[in-house]
Formats: sequence, C-alpha cells, structure tokens
Amino acid sequence: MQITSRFTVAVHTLLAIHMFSRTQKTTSDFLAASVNANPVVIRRILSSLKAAGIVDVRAGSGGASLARPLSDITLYDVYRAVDSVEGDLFHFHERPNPDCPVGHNIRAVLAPHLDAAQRAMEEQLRQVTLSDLAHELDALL
Amino acid sequence: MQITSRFTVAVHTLLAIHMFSRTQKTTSDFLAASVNANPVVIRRILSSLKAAGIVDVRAGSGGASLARPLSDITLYDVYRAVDSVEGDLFHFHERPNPDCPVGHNIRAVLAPHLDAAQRAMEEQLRQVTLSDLAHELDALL
DNA sequence: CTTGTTGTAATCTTTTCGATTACATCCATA
DNA sequence: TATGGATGTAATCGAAAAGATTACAACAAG
Repeated sequence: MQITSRFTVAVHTLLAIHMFSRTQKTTSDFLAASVNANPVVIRRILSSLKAAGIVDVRAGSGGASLARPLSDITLYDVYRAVDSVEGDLFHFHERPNPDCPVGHNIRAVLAPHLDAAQRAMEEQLRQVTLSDLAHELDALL
Repeated sequence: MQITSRFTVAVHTLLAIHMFSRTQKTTSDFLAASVNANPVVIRRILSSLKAAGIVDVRAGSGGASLARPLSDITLYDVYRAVDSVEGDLFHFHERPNPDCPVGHNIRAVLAPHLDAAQRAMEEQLRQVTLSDLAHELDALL
C-alpha cells in the first residue's frame, strides 16, 4: 500500500499558494485546477494545513495564504498535518496466537525495528523545507 | 495508509519455521494457527518467500524449511519478497495540470526527496537480520 | 442584500486486502 | 500403486479506505 496522495497534493498546493497568492486569489477552485482534483478535496487539505498553523484560510472571503515562511515549513510538517500515515507505517497482523511463543512475542521483537525504519524515513522528510523545493522549482523555470 | 501486514506475517512465519521445523511439520495449517490467519494466506506468502529463495516448500510432502541461514536474511529481503510496497512508497497525485508551472514540475522537484525518504526507511530494514530477531526472541523466553 | 467562498456532511465508486471456498496437483508411505 | 494429507492457485466475497462529487449552511466583502 502507498502513502496517501493527500501529502503530495498538500505540498503542491502550498507551492502554488506561494507562487500565485500575490497576483491571484488562490481559492480552492483555482488550486484544484492546478492539482487537477476536486475543490472539496483541496478544502479538506487546506483545513488540515490551517489546523497545523501552516496556512491561513477564511470562510467567505476566499483565498488561502501562507501562515509562515516557506523556510519554516518542512516536508515532515506537511506530512503530519494531513495525516499521511495514521500512527504506524507498518501494519501488524492483529491477534497472533498468544499460546505460541512466536505469536506471543513477535510484536515486542519486531515493532522497535519497524519504528526505527519509520523514524528514518520521517527524519529525511524533516531535512527538506518548502523553501528548498521552491528554489528547485525556480531553477526548472 | 499502512504497509500490508503480509510483511509482519512473513517475518512471523519465518521465525516460527526456524523455531519449530525441527520438531514438527510446519505446514501452512500449523503456521496459520500461530499467525491466526487463513492457511491460504500463509501459502501465498510462502510462495513469495520461495520465489525469493528464502524458504523451501514442496507441494505434497508438506512443511516449509529455511533455504538459508537466518543470518543471511534481512528484514529488507522479506519486505521485498512479499511486495510490501509496490514500487514507490509515496503515492503521487496523477495528472497535475501541465499548463501550470507548479503542476508541470511538482513531480520532478518532489520525487527525489520522497525517494530519499523511502530509501532511508529501507536501509534501516537492511540492518536487521532474522538472526537478530531470533536472539531477541530467545531473550524473552 | 447579493455574490462568491469556505466548511462539512453524506454518497458513491474504485481499489486493495485478507478470508474463504474449491479443486487440481503432488508426494511420502502404507 | 493407491491413498490421505499437503501445496498451488484461481475465483469470490466482504470490509476498509480514498478520492470524487453533490448539497447546502455559514460567512465575508462590496
């Protein structure tokens, strides 16, 4: 299984807000056209980003804006804001047989290693800011 | 979304084969009872592990055995064998608007960072052998 | 007050996974 | 060499999750 595209959509959305919000009203409809998704999906993601203090959005007036500099937003912040992974990345089989020595202890033995793997992945996401991405995007234009 | 439990089931299965195959016939039924899953699910996983050269299974006679020492099997080997992640860990939104500078370049900008994160996770899995897990399991018994 | 937005609930469809059924194939052994 | 216990695998089923979409109340600015 893969990590939800809410994450890449959220990053896309934030870069679009950064690039366009000074010259256009970056509404959910406008952003949805860039992402090529339904405006309601964008609104839900903006709602999560707002709750995380990453963007400002106001009902009625229209248009989202960044709540803090791109250099203060890491990929990990976005990843967490939109709940890309709910809790654990690896899904354990439920209810292994507790009467079997393996079944009884598999979780205790395996979980720490899987957590370490997940943390390593998340640590990489912490190393990248949206400012980095914006610069890389500029270089391509 | 989470990574399929096929992975943890496969690890569980291998440890159970290691622990029991000398004294019992480790059939799919026996293993299914330890994992608490359907025998067909176990057979499919054993089939993948067999294709990866990790176990030996023979139709008819019954019972799986390890094809190589636990110290030569890493969590990454198992993870790959059962296709825990098909290709990319992160799912990109398909078809961003190519007429938008962000939509046109988002993948090129973001993908390398996501790949790095995935590789970091997988690298951690490479650091752990089933032999390590077997020792940790022993310590708990 | 009117118009354009956001916020959010409710549905629907698609996809994926594991569970299960069914049965052909295989093989050790009696 | 027949047989009973296993494996291999296709086909279904039901549940869970995600994104798309519809609908509409709430809101803000002109």
